[in-house]
Parts: sequence; structure tokens; C-alpha cells
Amino acid sequence: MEIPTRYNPKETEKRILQEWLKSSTFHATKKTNKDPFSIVIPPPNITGILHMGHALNNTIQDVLVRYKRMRGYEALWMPGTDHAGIATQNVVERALAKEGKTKDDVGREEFQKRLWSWKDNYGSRIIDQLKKIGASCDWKRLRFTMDQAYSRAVGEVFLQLFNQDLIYRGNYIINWCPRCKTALSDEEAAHKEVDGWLYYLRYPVETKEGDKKYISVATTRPETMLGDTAVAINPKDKRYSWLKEAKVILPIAGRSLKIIEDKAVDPEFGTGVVKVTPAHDPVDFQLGKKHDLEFINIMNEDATLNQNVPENFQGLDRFEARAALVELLAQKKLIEKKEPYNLGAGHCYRCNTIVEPRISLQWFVKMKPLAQEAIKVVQQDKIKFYPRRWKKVYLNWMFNIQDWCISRQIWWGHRIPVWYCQDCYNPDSGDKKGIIAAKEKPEKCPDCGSQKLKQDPDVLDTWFSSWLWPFATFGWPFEKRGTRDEGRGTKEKKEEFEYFYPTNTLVTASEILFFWVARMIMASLKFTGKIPFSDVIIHGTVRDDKGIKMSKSLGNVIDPLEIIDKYGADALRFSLMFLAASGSDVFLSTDKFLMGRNFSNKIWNANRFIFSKIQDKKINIDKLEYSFEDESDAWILDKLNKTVANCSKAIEKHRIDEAIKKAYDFFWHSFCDWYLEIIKDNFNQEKANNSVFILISSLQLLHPFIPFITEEIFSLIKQNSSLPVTESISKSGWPKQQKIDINPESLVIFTKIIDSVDKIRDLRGDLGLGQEKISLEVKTNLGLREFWNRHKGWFSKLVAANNVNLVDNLERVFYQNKYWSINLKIDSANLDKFSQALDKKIDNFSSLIKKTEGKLKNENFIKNAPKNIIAKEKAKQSDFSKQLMRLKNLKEIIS
RNA sequence: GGGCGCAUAGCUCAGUUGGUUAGAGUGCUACGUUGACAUCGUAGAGGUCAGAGGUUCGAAUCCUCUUGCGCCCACCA
Repeated sequence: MEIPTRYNPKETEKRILQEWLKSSTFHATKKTNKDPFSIVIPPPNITGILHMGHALNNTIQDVLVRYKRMRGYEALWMPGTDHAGIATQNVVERALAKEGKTKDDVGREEFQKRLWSWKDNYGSRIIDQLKKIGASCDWKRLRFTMDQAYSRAVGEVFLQLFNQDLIYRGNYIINWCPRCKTALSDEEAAHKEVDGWLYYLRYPVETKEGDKKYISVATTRPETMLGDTAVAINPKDKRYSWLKEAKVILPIAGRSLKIIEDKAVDPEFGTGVVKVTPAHDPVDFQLGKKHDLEFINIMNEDATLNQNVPENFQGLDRFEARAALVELLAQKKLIEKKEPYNLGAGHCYRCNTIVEPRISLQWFVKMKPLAQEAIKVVQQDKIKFYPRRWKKVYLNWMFNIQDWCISRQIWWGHRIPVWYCQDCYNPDSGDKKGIIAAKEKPEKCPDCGSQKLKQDPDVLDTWFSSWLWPFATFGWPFEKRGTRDEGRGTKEKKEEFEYFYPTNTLVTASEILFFWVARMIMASLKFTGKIPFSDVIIHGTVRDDKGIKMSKSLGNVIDPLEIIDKYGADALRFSLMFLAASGSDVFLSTDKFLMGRNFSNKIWNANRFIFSKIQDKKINIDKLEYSFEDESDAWILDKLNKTVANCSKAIEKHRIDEAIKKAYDFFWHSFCDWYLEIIKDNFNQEKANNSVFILISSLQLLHPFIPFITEEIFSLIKQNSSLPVTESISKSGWPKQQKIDINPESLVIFTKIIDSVDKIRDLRGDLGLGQEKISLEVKTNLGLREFWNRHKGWFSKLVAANNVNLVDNLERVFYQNKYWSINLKIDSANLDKFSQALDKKIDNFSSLIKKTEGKLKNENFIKNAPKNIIAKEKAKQSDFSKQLMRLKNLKEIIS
């Protein structure tokens, strides 16, 4: 049978994926005899298509899940998607716009139909893509944040919070996106610096005495002056005490403004006088409440000016209005000056439009009461962050948490389960009279009996459903027996929930720490009484090779699907894991994926080599057994043991990069570079068994990182042997520590022969030998002659020697250790070059000796340093001296 | 304004409680292809561990300051 020299990931990955899906390899259920391990996926938006960030995030999760699965846990990775309210609505609106229609043209019902149909058509693209990267989710459990069952959880949570007065409705200033035409939470309005101007406007004043003058106020948003209802000064600011008794007129609008005093005014900033626009600025809003000012809303929902401004400004966009107003004011000489100014402005996280602070009637969640427990569990390390520094960031945010605006003026999402009585509800009353929160439409108002009820038109913030993700996906809430909602599987679901919950690890990006992670912790504690997960892994951002964040708008993205197509999903995963040091950003360029591709090919060829040998020699492998024919077998098994231990340890502490490097290094640089080279010309039944054993162990070790090729080769081994092994490598277990049947010193001696190869290769270079074959003389004690006879075959090959002779005396020594000395017999050599190399080495050792000597002569060192360190220094010293002596001798002999 | 973090080879990064001759991948240079793999092998060059000070017998590692980056939060209009 011919095996191609190059691995073809494309064909293989497709086939393996089909098999995994067909046989539900990753389905997990409650099993009493296994410990559970569970992860919930950060549900990607249905609008999403796979980008590198997803690839990174999900590969980390997959590594953890596959690892745990192999270690014998019942490992569940819960998959699903997020309905992504605003994002999805935007997409469908855009599609509609192509037909020349708006959502209002088609109406709410029709628009919702379109949303669902879009979801049905495109909403699972990203799921298919996740499958392609090898994500071993339990696909049978695929959840969606607007599933019926999930919606029940959302409703339940709303009602509970409402009934406990943790949700309220009121008129407050919120972030308004004029493009999406909805309210946003504070988190959804990302602060960014914007180049702008600080304008100094002159407002006419009439003093108590009747003098006419002007005061100057600074603003970055001149258009808001049309909503001014006061000017404010600091009570301690003597410069303006006269103002208190004066009359200030708002230019253009012509109304008079109240004069208020407040500590919030910084006398140092601007002129020390602040224009107050209570309806369009969060600070001014507070001032307005405090000083009982008039709130004049001057904007429509699309941020054009409304009927509350002079007619010639009505209908203008806020930025047009700004320009027009500035011009008009300038004409009237009411602009004192303007200065360039960078202001921080909120931007809609969905469309990047500058948000407008706007007063509107919205629903809010009181967060402080929810935060308390969530602070405690993190302080007590019941939930741990990796890297640790995020703990502080989390706590800092939690301590300063603000109420959460949860209503959105869009049509895609969970409808707010609230009806208002048209007869007795008064939004300004501040009480709950006439507000009915219920799962289904109530018959009549419990307060006044009216049947004129109207449901709130708004939907809930997407995150108001996402924050329930870790438990809602398990079917929470579990209805009591006999209730209408009790499904047939309720009992089973509840048991599963109790088995898998809390989940173990959450893997996410720092961007959604507040949006999602913090809120999940709060929700879980509040509604289930448990932490949602114990470990939070926060990985870095994917950047291009210049360090710029990858984003579609910048055009610097590398499409993971293209990488999969070109190099394979394993290559993608390998390189990402190799490069993604814990929590640090990942810098990518396409050539980074060559590393992964090359490694796959290396594995492929190692397997090809072993089995071609097995076939050549007509060997049958029918048991997985290991024998100690010579020291090399013990040596490689010892390396394997250490690698398995290190690799496991690294994964357990979430150092995936470290784990993969260990496994990689072992496979390539121990197994392939040494063991396979050593056994190459000495291949027999024992070596066949051993190399298959190591190969399988390596595949197991590597499987969490590169699942496809390891699965493929595992199945090839099955086909080419009579080994009784499991169906899928993912069920074959994790390599165990093997007992090594050899005395420890022979292992040390074996490492010396490997060291000898290295040193002789090094010498060959220094001697400029090129391809010239040399012969070697080895002087060793009688006891080790047998050892040398056992190994000199492969040894001479690896150092390109014709022969190795064991002799009693050496005329010169090129290499020396505790056990033997070696002389190189050379026909021709570049002695000048060698002499130079020797000089360099002699220098090197001399300076090393000086260094250790200095230490050892230092009384304080001898007095204070631990004994083992001193012993180490002494050993170094004597070793260095010997080496130096040898080199000097060699130099003499050569010259 | 507050908080957090980073600075080690040309590039991307490791370096776990202070004790190595400071490592890896990639790039570069030289040599090497008659049966695993050129998506390979062997070797080499390349670092005053950002700078200054301090603690210590000993600092890439701990402390202070400086410089240069990055991120998060925040109501100076």
C-alpha cells in the first residue's frame, strides 16, 4: 500500500468530521460513574461568520474539552447561538432596504417573519464553521437564545426581578443610537476620543442693576444650547456671585435661563460657567433633577431637532444643526472663540454612530444588590480568572456598577413581558400601579379592573438573555410537577443540570467581561444560587503582524476558513495554540500557519516511516506492549512520561501554549529526531512495538490540539495492525505514566551518548569536515564496552563515521565525559578554522571559570548560599576546568 | 482623572516561588536529497534581558524612579 509523502488535510478533515457527526462522538449525558466536566460556548451571533477570534476562542475550549474527555470525564461542551438583537435587525433591515422598504413599511409582524426566516437560512452558518475547525461540541444540544424553552427562562427572570423590585421603569437619560433608534446600555456605548472643538458661547445677561453684558460658556456640542434651561456656577466662585441675581437669556431661543450653583462645576474648566441641558447630558440631567430644572427634549429619535427648537432648525440633523447654529451665532457675534478639543464620546457598539444622551422612558435593572454576591465569590476565589489580573478589573467594575438599561426599541428579541393599563398607569408616578408583568397577556388590570391593556412594544437587551446562558441552556427553570409548563423531560433535565452545573471553565475575550461574564455571575448566583463556572480564561485579541487588531473594516483579517482550506484545521489550531500565550494577544500572518502544516506533515511521515518498516519486515502488531531491548527504549519512554506529566500539568493550569510546545517538542525532537533515527537500521519486532506505542501515546497527547490528523492516523494504525483499540482516539484515554524497567544510571549513560553525538557533530562543523566520513576511537572502561557495542551502529551513522573502535589509549581527546573519551581520526581538516573555534571555546570556558571562581571565593556566597547551590557551582567549576584543560591540550596537539 | 498591564535574539514570544553557559518558533547563513519527511536534516551567527538606582552572597526575575508603548474605567461642560 502506497502512502503519499504529503499529508492531505482537506480530504481527511472532511471525512473525519462526517464520522464524528454521524456517530455523535461528542454527545455527553449524565453518567453516574464518571466525573462531569462542562463548558458552555460563548454563543456566537447568528449574524456572525467565523473569524480568527472565534477560532482562537473555540480552539481553546476544544482543547480543554477533548483533554478532559480523554482523561475520563463526561465532558460536555454546550453549543449555541445568540439572537443578537440589534445586529440581526440591522442585517435584515439592510436586506429590506434593497427592496426599497423599511421595517415600518412592512410592519412588525411581517418584519419578524423576515427575521426568523433570515435566522433559519443563515443563522447556523457559524455553527457549520465551528464544526469545520473541529469543535467537539455536543451538537445534539444546540441552543438558541430565542428558543421557546430559553425564552421561558428570560421571562421567568424578568418576573422575578420585577416582583422583587429589582427592575423599574422610568424616565432617565440613556445612550441613544440615532441610527439604530434604540436605547443602549452604558456598556454598549463605547467611549472613544473624537476630534472636535470647544466653543465659547456668549449668553446675554442683564444684571440686577440693569447693565447688559455677556457671560461666556464652553461647550463641545453647541446644538444642545437650544435645550438649555439653566447656567451653573460653582458656589465658591466669587467671580460670578453677581450672576445669581442677574437674568440670563438664551440666544436664538430667547428664553431666560435659571442660574444655579453646584459643586459639580469646576471653576478651572472653561470659563467656570456651565450651560445646563438637562435633557441631553448625563451630568446636566443630574443637575436638572437636583435643582428642579425644566427638561426640554430637543431631538427626535433620529437625532434631528424637533419642534421644541426655533422653526428654522427643526428637522436638521444634530451635526447640520451644529454647523448652522455656529454660523448664526458667529454672525451675531455670540461666539467668543473656539479651541480644538478632544472629547470622549459614546459610540454605538453595533454601528459606531455617536450616541446621543437622551431622556426616555426605559426599563432598568438595579445592579448593586446583584453585585454583592458576585463580588464576594470572586474575592474568595470561588471563581478564578486566568490571567489573574482580570480579577482586579472585574472587581473594580463591580464596585462601581451602575443600573442596567435593558429595554430596546427594536423588534428582534424577547418582548418585554409587561402590559400597561391604559386607565390607571402613570409612567411619572414611580410606582407599579397599572403595570402588569406576566408570562401571558392578563385579562384585566389587577389595580382597576380595566381591560384596556397594552403590551410594552420594546424588547429586552440581548445580554438580558445571554446572562442566563450557563443555566438556561440546561433547561432552567425546571417547572414544578403538575404545572402546565412541565415537559416530559423535566426530571431528566433537572438531574442533568445538577450533574453538569456549575460548569467548569468559561473561555472568553476581555471585551465581553462586563457585558457577559460579570452578568452571568450575578444572574447565576441570583437565580440558581450557584456560581456559573469556577474558572474564567480570558484570552487575548487577534492582531495582524503589525499588531493592529484584525477587523473587517480595516481589511487586515486573515480568514480562518481560507487557512483551513489551504493548510487544514489542524494547522490553524496548532499555530493558534502555539502562539497564544496565556492571555496575551496573538499576532498573525499567513506564514505563521506553516508551522502547523509542517508539523502535521511530520506526524504523517513518522507514521508512514514506522508502518513502511513494519510492512517491510512483515511484522504483526497485535498488542500494545513495550519492551526494554536497550537503553534507547527506556530513554524515549522516560521522555514520554515526563512529557505526559508536563503536558497535563500545563493544561490543568490553562497554559495551553506550554502544553502544545511540550508535546510538539517531544514528538519532533525526541521521538523523530532521535528515537526513530536510532532504530532506523535496527528495526525489529520490539522496536516496532515500541515505536507504535510511542506513536499512539503521542497521538493521544496531541489529539486535543490537532484532532483530525491524530484521529486519522489512529485509524490508519487500526487498519494496519491487529491492535484492539477504540473506535475514536477521543475515547482511547490519555497516556499513562509507564514503569521504566532499567536502572537509573544506564539512563544517564544513554543521555551521554546522545550528548556525544551532538558534540561530535559540533566538532565536525568546527573542523570543516563537510561530508567527509571519519573514524572514531572510544576509550571507556570495560563495563561500558558492551554498551558501546550495542549502540555504535546508529552512533556512527548519526555522526557520519565509518567506524567506531574501542581502544585502550587515545592519542588525543576531542570529547570527554565521566564515562568515556573520544578521538576523531581525520584525514583532512580545516585546522585554521578549527583552531579559531577552539580559541573561542577556550575563551568561553575561561570566562565561565572566572565567574564561578569569583563566586566560590566570595565568603558571603559560601556563608549564605544554600549548600546545593554551592555544590552545583563547585561541580561546574571542576567540569569547566576539565573542559578547558582538554581544549588546551587539543589545541597544542593540533598546532 | 483613576486603574491595570507590557518592554528579553531581525520578528512573535517562553523563562513558574531570585541560583541555566538566558530558550523556542520563525527569519537569516553554511552544508547536506541513493527508501519517513526539503512541508526535511545538521550546524552556525544573532541578546550589555528598555534605562538608572536599590535590596541580596547572587537579579531577566523583587523594590523605587525614568522613558516608551498598550488596554480598561470615568459626568471637566
